[in-house]
Amino acid sequence: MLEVATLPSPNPAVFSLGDHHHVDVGFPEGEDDFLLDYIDFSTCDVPFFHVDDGDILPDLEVDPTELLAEFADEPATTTTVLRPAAAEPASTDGCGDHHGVVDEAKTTASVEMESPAKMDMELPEGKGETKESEEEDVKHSNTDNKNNNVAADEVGSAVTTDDSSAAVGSDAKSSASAEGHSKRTSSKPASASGKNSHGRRKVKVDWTPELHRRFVQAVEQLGLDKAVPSRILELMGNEYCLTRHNIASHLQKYRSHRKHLMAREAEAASWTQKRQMYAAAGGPRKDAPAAGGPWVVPTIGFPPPGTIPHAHAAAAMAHHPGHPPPFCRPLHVWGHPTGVDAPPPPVASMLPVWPRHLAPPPAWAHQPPVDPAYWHQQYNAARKWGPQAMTQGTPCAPPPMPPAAMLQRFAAPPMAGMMPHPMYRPILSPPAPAPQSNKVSGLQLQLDAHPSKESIDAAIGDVLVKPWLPLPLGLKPPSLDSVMSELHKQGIPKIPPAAAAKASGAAASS
DNA sequence: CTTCAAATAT
DNA sequence: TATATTTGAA
Repeated sequence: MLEVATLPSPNPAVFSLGDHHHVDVGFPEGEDDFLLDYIDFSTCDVPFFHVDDGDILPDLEVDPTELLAEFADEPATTTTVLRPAAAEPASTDGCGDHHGVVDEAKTTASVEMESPAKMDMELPEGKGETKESEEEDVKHSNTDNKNNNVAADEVGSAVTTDDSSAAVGSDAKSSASAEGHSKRTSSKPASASGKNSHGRRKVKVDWTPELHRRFVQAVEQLGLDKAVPSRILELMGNEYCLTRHNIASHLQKYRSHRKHLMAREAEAASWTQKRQMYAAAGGPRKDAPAAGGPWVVPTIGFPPPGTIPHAHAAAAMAHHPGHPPPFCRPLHVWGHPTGVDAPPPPVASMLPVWPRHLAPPPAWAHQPPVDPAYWHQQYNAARKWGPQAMTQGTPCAPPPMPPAAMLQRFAAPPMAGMMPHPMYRPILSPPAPAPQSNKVSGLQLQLDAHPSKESIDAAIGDVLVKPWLPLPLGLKPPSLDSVMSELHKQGIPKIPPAAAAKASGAAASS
């Protein structure tokens, strides 16, 4: 019910009534297609997206939901929102243009306003040019999908006085948390905390998927190592009125998420590999899973084999026969919408598609790994901070299906030569007996693309430091012996028992 | 200017 | 509660 609002079926009534309150009529499921057809999105202008960079496909790229949201949330009185402001990119600014509009459109939270003083601030009338350093309030007319969810309460919640009680409440909080930290202890009084010189906290930047995509694009372009806020900002251009701080903040989170992601993936990959070796080494014997089939490595946070990406897409397709899944991206850039009524993560656009406009695709694009883990990785990466997240151009197109051979999932017995994603492909150093040291145990992580320090650290750290992590279900990993014998078959000398014992002991105790 | 982490908002 | 974003300091 609730998700209907965020999903494809905007009620036409929204338009006719000019009602900015979300209308959840709960159309019968079958109506979605009709509604989609009913509305001609192509006539909508793309707000605040510049077509200047030919690499963007405005017509396909913008989620209709957002456009609809613009309409839906827009008070009837405001008519300027959809002004093709984006059509005026040259003005290096235009940021201010959106101000009032956004404030109105932003119904849920992102905007605290209503204070007359604030409104004054938000409209830098005289400011022809906005310097980045001015840290001007940032707004995007992105009324994100989430806003559609807000029903009756949106009016009330939209109004948040500047001197919210939050400041007061944070008093105790901060004092408590500040204890032990030297940083904040001497900082401003709670009453003033969180407010700029003018006494108001800056409006949050809404990192919409599109915005995030641009961000990621810039980061990729620069390379993970060289991606610093200022450079990113340069690449992204001034169109979004972001400040360096905004970028820095987002970058911080980006790195953080990425780190976690890499660790997780590495973890999964390592277990995939172990499973493969396990299976190759003769498979289960006594402690084998009762249900026939190979031992499926339980990976934390991953959907069960066969249920990932395409399952969702397939379901969506089944639901809308003949039509692609109506909405093909998450409500939030991170793929984890916080709204309770958020629809299940859409999939199509999240699948790895190298943007057409990005000239030579990365090397890995040409040699896709064969291992299903690759798709796991791609999927999860794309869902969050992955490089290819939010590729444009195929918002609602069916996901590109990998070659049939690649679709074999974990259920399929691993092929002898099957290796995980090259990013994590283990390199078994030939001469050195495998687990010699408890540090690396002969297993290296080969990284491709833009291996960041964090990535490597995270990957290595998680794989090697927490080998016990993914061991739910009471399943045992392959015994060292079986692994070793398998390695031996592959031409890698067995390690002396002493070394093996040492290694295993070290692994167990570390 | 960048990065980190607390504070704050949602 | 968890997550996202801002803010301020190092």
